Amino acid sequence: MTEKKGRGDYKTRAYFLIKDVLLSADGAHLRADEIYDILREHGERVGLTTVYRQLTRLTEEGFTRKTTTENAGSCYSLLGEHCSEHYHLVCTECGALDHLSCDHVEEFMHHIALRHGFTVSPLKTTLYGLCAACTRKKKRKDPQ
Amino acid sequence: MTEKKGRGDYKTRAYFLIKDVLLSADGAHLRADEIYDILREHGERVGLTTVYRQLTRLTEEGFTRKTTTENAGSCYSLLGEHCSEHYHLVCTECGALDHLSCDHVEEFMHHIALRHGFTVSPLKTTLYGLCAACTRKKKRKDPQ
DNA sequence: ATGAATTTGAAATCGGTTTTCGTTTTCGTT
DNA sequence: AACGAAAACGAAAACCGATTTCAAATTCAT
Repeated sequence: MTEKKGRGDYKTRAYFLIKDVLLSADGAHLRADEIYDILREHGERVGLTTVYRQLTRLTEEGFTRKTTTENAGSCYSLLGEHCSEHYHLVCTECGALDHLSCDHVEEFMHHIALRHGFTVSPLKTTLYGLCAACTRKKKRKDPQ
Repeated sequence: MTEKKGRGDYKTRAYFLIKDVLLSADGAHLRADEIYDILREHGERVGLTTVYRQLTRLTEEGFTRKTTTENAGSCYSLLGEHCSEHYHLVCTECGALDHLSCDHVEEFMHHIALRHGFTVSPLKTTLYGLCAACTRKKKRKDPQ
């Protein structure tokens, strides 16, 4: 008598392929359709539906992190060793996603914990605003 | 010769109606369709399209704040006096919502702008984590 | 190798939001 | 008060990311 099989127990080809894409992405944030494109470029025929399903699974497993952007769709990124230490920056203009690892930021969050009693979770927090490029664009257009 | 009219300059009936709904909502977060429903219940026939347009306008004006949720759609809520200067803190444990008014905030944003090129918008950013009470609770349970 | 359970993927569908475009409203000017 | 240009309206269609459907293919314990 072996354990009963549950949903999400078959290690399928698509599962490994998508995991590999994320592993070789060097921590980058990828949308489902981007992963889909990368696979196609490599000659792998995996449906977009499957990419979505496997990403959901990988996120449930804690392997990836899902980040919801304002305009564009959701992004998925590898959940590495140090992910609990950095924040995500999302540009509300172009959807660009960046990491923010910075002692100064750490210090600020520490201050919030110490003086305001609130423990900010980098894993769940995304800072929204304008990326460097879009900030420049806006300044050129509207130089106060 | 008067000033040239721009887009968003006509004070329309819908504009005031939607503003009123938000003003009487006591700071609550409402989706566009919820506002649409409330208006209909009051016998006001305003199209959903218009609700979306006015909410966009009100957000641009800084009257409301748009919050993108993970599953459901976007929410809009009234923006108080000093909202452009402070962040919202939301406890992932108990859902408590708090304001973060702190001198360090400005310095923090300035640093990110200067050193990381990213212009953080407090209006669009919510910091997630544990509120003071829940932090205490957790520490009591799991004192490393 | 067999077969039951799971996964796949193309197409259909969904839900929130935006666009389109002819009509209506607003508001400065007569 | 009426005119007319500019802006807003709103119903329908389009859009777009994501999910559901379901028959066919794959996985994996036996």
